[in-house]
Amino acid sequence: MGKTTDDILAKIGCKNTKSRKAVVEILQSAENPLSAEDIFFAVKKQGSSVNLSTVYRTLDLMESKSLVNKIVMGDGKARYELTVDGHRHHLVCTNCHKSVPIDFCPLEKMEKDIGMRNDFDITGHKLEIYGICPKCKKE
Amino acid sequence: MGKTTDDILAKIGCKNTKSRKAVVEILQSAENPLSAEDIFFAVKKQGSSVNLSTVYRTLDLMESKSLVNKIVMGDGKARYELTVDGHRHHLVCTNCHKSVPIDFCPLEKMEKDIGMRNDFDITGHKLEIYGICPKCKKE
DNA sequence: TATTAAATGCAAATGATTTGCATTTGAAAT
DNA sequence: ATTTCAAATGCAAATCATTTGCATTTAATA
Repeated sequence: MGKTTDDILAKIGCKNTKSRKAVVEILQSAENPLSAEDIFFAVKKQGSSVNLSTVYRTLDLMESKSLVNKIVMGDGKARYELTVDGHRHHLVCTNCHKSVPIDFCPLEKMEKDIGMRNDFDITGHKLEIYGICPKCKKE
Repeated sequence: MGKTTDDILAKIGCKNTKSRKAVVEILQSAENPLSAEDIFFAVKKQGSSVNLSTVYRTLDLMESKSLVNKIVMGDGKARYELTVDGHRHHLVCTNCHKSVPIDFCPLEKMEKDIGMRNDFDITGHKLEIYGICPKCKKE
């Protein structure tokens, strides 16, 4: 059984508002990381509405609590996804921008090692792999 | 013997201008990936000057020819470095923003595998590892 | 040296994200 | 249930990196 929207918001220690619920719901049903604007329109499509600023504020808050993962893409827009086990990586299609999650982290083992070798305290990493997805290959 | 500025520009197939030379020179002597603004000021410090737009145009051009590697960081500014062997990764200090290059690619072996498993044609990847550098640890 | 497409500088435009502030709202206390 | 008030929201304006249009300059070739 997955986490409910309320479970997720409860962790934040903040007001459980209509806007925030809407944002979380969209993120939960998303198959890909979404931009703030994606979320804004998805909420609208559901019949309700959130201000774009509120979407940003909610995402920032959630990121600061490690509830969402912010992915900064080359196109100048950030995408967000609910955090699963700390982090997750994606295979991103450079043609259609769809992305599929990779179910493991290729760095897990190396990270500690690389940190030690350079005397860094490692706090995290970002990884994205780019390519052409099956669908776009056909076209 | 390293490549000269002219060697690098020759590959582009474009005019060899004062501005472009200046940008390449700065990139060559840089120890870290630099932002467009960093480059702009570094050129100024040398006594010459380039317009910021020109810096961006030069970087875009070079990126399109795979002569520089554009790194999109979480702080909203892109950094650029001369390409070495296709790509290179960094350990980035989240406190002072200094970065040290990692002398190998942790993904080399896995990439092909991941691509096959997902039926993607892999074209590249971006990886950055974050942490606190030795110097900042002390403070 | 003359010619001309390519490159530059400048100022204005863009687009994602952030912010200030007046208003509204959720939740704790009554 | 009502009061209370910090927290959250909406809105419009501000920011900031990057891009673009256009008039002017320049490198490369004849």
